[in-house]
Amino acid sequence: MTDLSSEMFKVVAPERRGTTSEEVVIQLREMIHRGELRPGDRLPPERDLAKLLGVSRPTLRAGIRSLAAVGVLQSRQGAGTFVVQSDGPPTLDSSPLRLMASLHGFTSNEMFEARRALEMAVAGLAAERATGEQMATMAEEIAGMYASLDNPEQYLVHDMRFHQTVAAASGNRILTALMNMVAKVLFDARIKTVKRAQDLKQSAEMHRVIYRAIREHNPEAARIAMRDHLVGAQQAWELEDDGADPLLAATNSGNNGGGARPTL
Amino acid sequence: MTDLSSEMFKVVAPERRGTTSEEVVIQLREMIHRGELRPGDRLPPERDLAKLLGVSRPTLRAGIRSLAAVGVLQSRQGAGTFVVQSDGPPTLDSSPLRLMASLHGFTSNEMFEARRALEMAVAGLAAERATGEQMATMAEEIAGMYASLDNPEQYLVHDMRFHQTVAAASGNRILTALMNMVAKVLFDARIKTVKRAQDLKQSAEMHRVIYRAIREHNPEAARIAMRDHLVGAQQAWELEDDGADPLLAATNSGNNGGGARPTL
DNA sequence: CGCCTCACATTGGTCAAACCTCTGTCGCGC
DNA sequence: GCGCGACAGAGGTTTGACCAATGTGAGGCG
Repeated sequence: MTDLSSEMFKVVAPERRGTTSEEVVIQLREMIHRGELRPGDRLPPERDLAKLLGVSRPTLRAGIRSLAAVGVLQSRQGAGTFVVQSDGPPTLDSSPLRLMASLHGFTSNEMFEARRALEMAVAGLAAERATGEQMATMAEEIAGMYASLDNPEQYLVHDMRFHQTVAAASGNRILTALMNMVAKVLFDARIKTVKRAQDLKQSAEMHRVIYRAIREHNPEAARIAMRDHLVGAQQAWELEDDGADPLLAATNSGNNGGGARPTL
Repeated sequence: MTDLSSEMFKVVAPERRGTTSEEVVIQLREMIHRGELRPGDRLPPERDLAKLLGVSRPTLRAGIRSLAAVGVLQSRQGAGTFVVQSDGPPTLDSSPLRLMASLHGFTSNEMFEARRALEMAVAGLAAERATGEQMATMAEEIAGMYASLDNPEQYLVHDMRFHQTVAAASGNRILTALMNMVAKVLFDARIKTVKRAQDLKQSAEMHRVIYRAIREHNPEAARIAMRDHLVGAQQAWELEDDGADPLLAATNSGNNGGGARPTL
């Protein structure tokens, strides 16, 4: 029934002739692939670019918006449209993952398992490649954890930064981006329950174990330590949580007119 | 700066929370998170929905387009706008990854390493959880590989499907989606050079090793076998390639004006 | 009676023109 | 020299209209 070709090419691929705005997206993508647009660059004004590409401004805007939605472009009213310039490592937007989680009913266990796989991989690589400076940063974040054992929210910040440092030390920006993508979903869910967190001291200890394994350039030990840490983190999170699955109740803003808070 | 009077008068008016179209995106996301929109559902007509949300149609379209860009919605002219209904496992669009690769100059080695990490993880999980049916599918794909040793392009299809089956057998849809995301970038790059492929027989043998490890429920052996296979695949790919980095020259035109085989 | 075909209503896609708000800069005045 | 305000330029939004693809149902033909 499923013949060979249908499965593979069934990407988001348009039909014989994509829409005009799809064409715009392709044009802009090509410009990026060809290197004509580099991070930080500013695109021509919409009115000019529309004329340049031979489309109307709304159509061009539709294309720009598509690329902005995936985090490649960023428009600032009154300033212009820019190719995203990330100071740190490149990032992938986590909202698609969050939406997929809602649409297909991902469990938090599934999400944790994915994170575990990614973090174990980066931990192993980090043990092989971490520079002295990166290890110093890890140590500082661990110190920050110990210093904020009585402040769960601040602890969580150090926690997250430690993991990001480990990821950076892996030297693989793709794995780093994927890990951050998954971790951010869990982070956003946990920041609401972390006030009830217990055993932060134990968590900090486990980070030290990870750190030591990386410092000793022992990939396998780093993987094991990271696994144990994340298993513990998942258990802690499940204790904090009251049963409802926060993955399904991400960012809630009051419906129209309400005074919603952008961030906590 | 903090002018209180304006604070009082902002009712439903656009707040500093972002642009109006972003508000639309948030509203639609909320509807998905709350479960009001399920995969396959059809959204109300744009004109109605625009009135419902209290925005103009172009603004609504901008929001819809943002969600369509991340693969959550899909619009079909004359039919309507639908929440994406994926038959198989959920998928994440790989174009953001491709764009990131171009923007930040990802090397193919980095991409292969990421794939290796993901595939090793899913192979290990698959060895623990694969069902009989899934293992049967794997065996069939391997048979397909042997049957197409003289047809590199067809071989590649079986190759990819084997890996997808392994991913499905891992039981983790998030890891599966991430793996496909990375694999697709490499796949699109390789399909151009695969005509020169050598040692397909050896590649098929390595797939059999992976299969046997999974069949014997030996996670560690599956991980090792997958690693060896992908290391070999990377070496083969580097031999096929003439030096230029195809990651930077990814094309997305599905048309087969050149030498692409529609039936493949 | 059943199937096929064509026309029409519905829906998304595109375009045009206009106005608003925000940003950055340049020049005037102190 | 410094600061503030006016101005031009940028993206954001709206209205209104028309085009193109789709889906469906009514009518005719076999």
